[in-house]
Amino acid sequence: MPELPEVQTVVDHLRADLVGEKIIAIRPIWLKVLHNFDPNDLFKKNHGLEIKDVTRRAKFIIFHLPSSLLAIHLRMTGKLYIFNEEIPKHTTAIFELESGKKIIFEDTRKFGRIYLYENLDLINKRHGIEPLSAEFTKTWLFTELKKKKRNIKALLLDQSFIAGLGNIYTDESLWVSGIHPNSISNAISKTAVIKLHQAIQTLLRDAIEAKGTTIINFSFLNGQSGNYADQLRIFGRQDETCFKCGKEIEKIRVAGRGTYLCNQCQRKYK
DNA sequence: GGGATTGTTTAAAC
DNA sequence: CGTTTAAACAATCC
Repeated sequence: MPELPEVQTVVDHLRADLVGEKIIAIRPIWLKVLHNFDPNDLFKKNHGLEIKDVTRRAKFIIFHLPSSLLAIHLRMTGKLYIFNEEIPKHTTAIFELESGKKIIFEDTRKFGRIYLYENLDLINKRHGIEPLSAEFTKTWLFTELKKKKRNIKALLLDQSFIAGLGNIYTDESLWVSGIHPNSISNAISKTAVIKLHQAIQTLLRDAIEAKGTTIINFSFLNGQSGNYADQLRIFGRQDETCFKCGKEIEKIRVAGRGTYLCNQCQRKYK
């Protein structure tokens, strides 16, 4: 499940190899992967589209082209990497480069999509603050949580509120800050919100440093993968014991997602 | 074969 | 009526 740190890891690796390269064709293997454009139109008048930069916004990988951009969302099982041998089984699209390199979009569940946009306006409109940006301050978080009466886990997962957190880093940050996932956002104490803010930033930075979490479905660059899974403190540890208090970790359902928590360390603010 | 998984979209409920 | 929640959807694996 690629979340912000995993997407950032893919972006960092691709940028080094792809900036300055020209895309000469995009071949969809599974047709629905191209969400809103036809590569025939795109390449009709352009023989090659230079990749000016590769960046991240929310959980999108953005290829900046001369007058447009490609936004790639990995969803659950997508992988994007440079490959020049045989084509893997679950490949949904292939980008061919002028140099002969190929970028493979491999996606077993086929939820991943490629979008073509003129600019980032539409993505920006639908997505909230970047948790690693300067704008994401503890004051901002406290103010915004006060404005809403929503389930805290659902709110942290809501991409239009804060962009980039998924199930793993949400559970981790709530455990670190001692907040029960079923807490109501505006009832959480200021001290706890400050801890939450700190936890989100620290966890994301550490996970990027570790090149992401290798769990369930994520890998990048032809099989290489990150090792943040070693540092997970609550996610996936059902029936094991809490690192803080030793109590058994529970798995419940919150906001429609499997949720791991320590009932003793995480206080429910209502 | 049922459940789990993602974010967007749509519908329903508060 | 605006805000929040729930359900449906895409597809596959075990």
